[in-house]
Amino acid sequence: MPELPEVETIVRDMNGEISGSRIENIEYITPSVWRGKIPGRKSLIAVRIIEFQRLGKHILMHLSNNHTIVIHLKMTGRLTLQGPGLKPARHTHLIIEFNGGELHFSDIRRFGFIDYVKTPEVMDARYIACLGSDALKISANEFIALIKSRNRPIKAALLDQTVIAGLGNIYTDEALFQANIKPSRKASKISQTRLMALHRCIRIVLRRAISARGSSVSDFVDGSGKKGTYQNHHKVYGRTGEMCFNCGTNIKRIIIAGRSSHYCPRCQR
DNA sequence: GACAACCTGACC
DNA sequence: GGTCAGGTTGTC
Repeated sequence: MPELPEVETIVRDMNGEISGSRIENIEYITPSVWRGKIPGRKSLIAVRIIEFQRLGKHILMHLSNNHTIVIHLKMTGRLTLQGPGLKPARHTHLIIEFNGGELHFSDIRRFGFIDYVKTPEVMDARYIACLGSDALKISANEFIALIKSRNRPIKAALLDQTVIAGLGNIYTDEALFQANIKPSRKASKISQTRLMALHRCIRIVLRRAISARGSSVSDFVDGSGKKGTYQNHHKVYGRTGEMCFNCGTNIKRIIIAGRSSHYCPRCQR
């Protein structure tokens, strides 16, 4: 489900709604969603949430006890706020209760994970330490240098979180369409000018998607359970066989790096 | 690189 | 029955 814009939407929602709240209770429904040691109930009761932060596609929930809860939603994870005492949805694995509300973590496929780490050690966690620069923060020069050195399809390089963090299958396809670059094109063989354009297109697509509160293709919902609207603006993702909005050619679907890749064979080279 | 693995559900 | 799905990791 979530790539950078969806995770950013959730983090902003949570910061607006529950930063500063005190934890009143925890319900550990599915212990296996915890990657490491499960925090004892006593260590979390009465602890305050300082703020939420996004790192790549990870959600960091910084707490007043010098610890941080890290959440990765993978494909079908959801983080939502609910009224108190309502029956949790199917596949809900963790509930954190506050005065007046509950934070629910659910995940149909259970690929997602939750981790509890000391705040000063967050950056040392293996899954965080390996992340490349954030897709919205990376400079054009750094972007070009990184991409130029990869001898693989541009799409594979963009999906690699150790190169750039935050892009996933939807937004790589959309950004490559905006930049007129074929996803299978070797990264090292793309000109500096076109990489500059791609860097700009990535920023534009991500910003627009954040403004639209993310893409809801099947599972994504924001912090209050509502769908985003950027799926209505997809130009190629999920449009196999439909007409390109620019030239009318049928959108093609190929597999790159094991992922469905959608592109216009006429507009993208 | 390609592929299987981790899971459940939707759709043909 | 088979295929596919916003992600990542580990294996040949």
